[in-house]
Amino acid sequence: MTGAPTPLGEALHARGLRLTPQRQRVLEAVRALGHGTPEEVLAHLRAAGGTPAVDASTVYRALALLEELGLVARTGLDRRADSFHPVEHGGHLHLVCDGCGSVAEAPADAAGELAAELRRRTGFSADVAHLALRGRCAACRRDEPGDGPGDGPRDDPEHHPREGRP
Amino acid sequence: MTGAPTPLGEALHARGLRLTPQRQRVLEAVRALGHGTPEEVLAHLRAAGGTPAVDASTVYRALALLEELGLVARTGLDRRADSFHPVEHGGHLHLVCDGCGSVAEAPADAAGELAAELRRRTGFSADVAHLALRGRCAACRRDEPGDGPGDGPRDDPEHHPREGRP
DNA sequence: TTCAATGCAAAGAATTTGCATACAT
DNA sequence: ATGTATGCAAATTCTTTGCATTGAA
Repeated sequence: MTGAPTPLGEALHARGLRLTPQRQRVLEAVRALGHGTPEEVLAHLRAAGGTPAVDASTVYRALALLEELGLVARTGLDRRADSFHPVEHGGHLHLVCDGCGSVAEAPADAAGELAAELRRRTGFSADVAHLALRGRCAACRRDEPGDGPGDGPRDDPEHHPREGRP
Repeated sequence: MTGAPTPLGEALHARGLRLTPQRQRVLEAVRALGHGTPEEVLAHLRAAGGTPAVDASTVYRALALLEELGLVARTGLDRRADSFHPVEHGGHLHLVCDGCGSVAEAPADAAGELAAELRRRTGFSADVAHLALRGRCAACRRDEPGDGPGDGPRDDPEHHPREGRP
């Protein structure tokens, strides 16, 4: 027993860093949420009320570190702040609806094709494993058949109480 | 002559809003930059030194309005803040390199296929006309053949002084 | 024991808002 | 004239940082 059973423990140990309960809790929170901004992670931890309590600054520091360690990925899921999600949870697209704020998922294969073509043609290697696409979900499209001013994004957050948190 | 020759003038007039020099300048700035965050737009206007001077709050308000009018689009080009760009400039992908911060462009046709498939399979209508993809450009990939800790994003902003502004 | 990590509090950066005034219509 | 838009400054919100203390190895 050398003492680094978990991926997090290993990654930290390999860098001479330390496995703290706070870092474990932050990672767990990201996994529990599926995806979330630093604030959402913090809120989740506070709501859970576990021990030890985790300070906001620690959440930010931990998320940055976890990203560096390759355990969580960062995407522009939220217009405001960055969202983090577990890498195990990768390999799919996030479909963010600008109408109701819902976040759906889709298999990544279609995007994989796009990525392959881009790399072939431009040499750019796109990170499609954690890609967020913005648009309108089916329900919102039905509600707004294309009337009104232009057909740009409307301002109406709170439509379909579906999956994901706005 | 009724008095609404430009797209901006028309859009404003149609809503009973007013065509001000500030709004014109903000739109011009976005067009001149190709794409930019509110701060970049503000900086551009200040550097240009034209008249009238535009206040930061006015830039924010104008950008939000221009987006609503469908004259500019918003994307997650910058990790920090939202980037705005002219809609006429749409129809292509933004390839944002996490290594050096460069922003290249690619034709949108490949993504159009992805969007079509998504809409077919999930009903989600993705806005691929103004899509930003994150990844590593060819130059950065060459520099970092995959050594080091995992192969997650490194922290080294300032590599290849290429196109775009980090 | 030793040095990294945390918490706390303060600093910073970015965006929003209230209100009197200026100006497009 | 009328009511919208602006500028200014204060208020908010989000994120980062310095430093003494705690705690993992």
